[in-house]
Amino acid sequence: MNLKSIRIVVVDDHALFRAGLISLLNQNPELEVVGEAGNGREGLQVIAETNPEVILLDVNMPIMDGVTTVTEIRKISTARILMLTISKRQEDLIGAIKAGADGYLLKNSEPEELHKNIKMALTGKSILAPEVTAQVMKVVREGPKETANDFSLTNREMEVLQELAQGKTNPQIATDLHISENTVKTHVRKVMEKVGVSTRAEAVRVAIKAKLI
Amino acid sequence: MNLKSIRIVVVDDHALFRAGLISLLNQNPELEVVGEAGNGREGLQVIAETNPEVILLDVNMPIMDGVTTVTEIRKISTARILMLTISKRQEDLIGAIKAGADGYLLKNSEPEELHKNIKMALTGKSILAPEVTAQVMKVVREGPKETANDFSLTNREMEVLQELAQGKTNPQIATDLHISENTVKTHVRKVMEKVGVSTRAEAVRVAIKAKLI
DNA sequence: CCCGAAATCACCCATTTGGGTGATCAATAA
DNA sequence: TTATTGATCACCCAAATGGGTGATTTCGGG
Repeated sequence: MNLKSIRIVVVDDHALFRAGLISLLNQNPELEVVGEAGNGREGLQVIAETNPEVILLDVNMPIMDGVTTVTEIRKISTARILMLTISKRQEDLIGAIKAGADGYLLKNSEPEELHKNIKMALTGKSILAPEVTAQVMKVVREGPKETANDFSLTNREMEVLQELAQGKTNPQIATDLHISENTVKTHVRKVMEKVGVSTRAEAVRVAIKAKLI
Repeated sequence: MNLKSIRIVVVDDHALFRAGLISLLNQNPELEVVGEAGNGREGLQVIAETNPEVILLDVNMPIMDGVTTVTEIRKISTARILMLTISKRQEDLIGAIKAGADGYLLKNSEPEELHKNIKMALTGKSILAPEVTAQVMKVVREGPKETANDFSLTNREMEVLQELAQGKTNPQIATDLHISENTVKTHVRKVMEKVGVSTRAEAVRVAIKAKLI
């Protein structure tokens, strides 16, 4: 309970990794894990209760994924958010940065490296694992790089596309979204128009390939 | 250095996970981590040198993967081998068992669970994470069971499914395959029946998700 | 206060799809 | 030889789909 120790919350859906990580962090007297959670939703709760200075956040989690969680955390906390993940996917990386993460570390980091980075984060620095630095620079170099997943669909149209991608029929979608089949047809037509296809099967293909699902 | 402690070697390519796990294991006086490695090749070396009683082995590793490593370990050691992985893939699971692993645990296990299982392994029991038990039983029930992604589609039906997955319509497929639309419809119907769906959009989803494309 | 975007729903119509039945032909297995 | 299977095609029919037009409501910004 060192008054000067850094208060940390760990959010990761792998119980064993989380437990191991916490054990490791607590070995360092300068660090103090004050909360943990297995998904983003829980994490928000824990963060609201414990008000930590640093948050270690996994990207791939059930219920609420890491990137979404970052967005939500930013609404209630000014803590330093460090992503800690195995994912090197550009969308995860860029998504996390855009959402407001202060760092992106890989789970194969050395423990000393992690300790050092947590302390550095508190000084206001942003942290990037060496393995992903190149990707970030590339994005900076080549401009915004439209995420390909932008067909400027409205929220509702995205929802409809989600359903479409599951192979649902119009009547099913109508039931799921609590709207009439006529409305579904309207949405589906607009989606296909915007996405540039003329059959729902094509729409499914595009949606899945563009990872809009 | 308790003489009665269980000697363990940890082989996992994630340095942080490995360090965390070792930290966690060493908190238990009954356990003693005597060696670690970041891949199967190193692991064999370490195991030959330390002659542990239990080996915790990741499945997904560079240089030499977990399943191959199990096969090699079995040539030089009678230690209990517990796979410790995030993979629930049937091929990994069955492969490890066939290679001679004594257990298959998931990384989201609770720490106490892991401790308990390590001790149980030494008593000669085989360990299966509850999440994968059903898969093992299924294989036992249904025999060897090849390639999982097999809907026993005929060659022609596969070709039709390929087209389907591109979002093509029946007339388009007919043109592409130089057959009549009626024939296409017959094939499509059989494909959907075998795959277990009732719309072509669903078939697209299944085809892509099962990587049949 | 008015405008436009988003979301909702209706009606129409031609085409496509899903599903059932039946038939021919060639290659293969029993 | 006979039976089976794969591939081919035809006809029928009900349901779903795609495409067009038009209308209402709500909501936020100018």
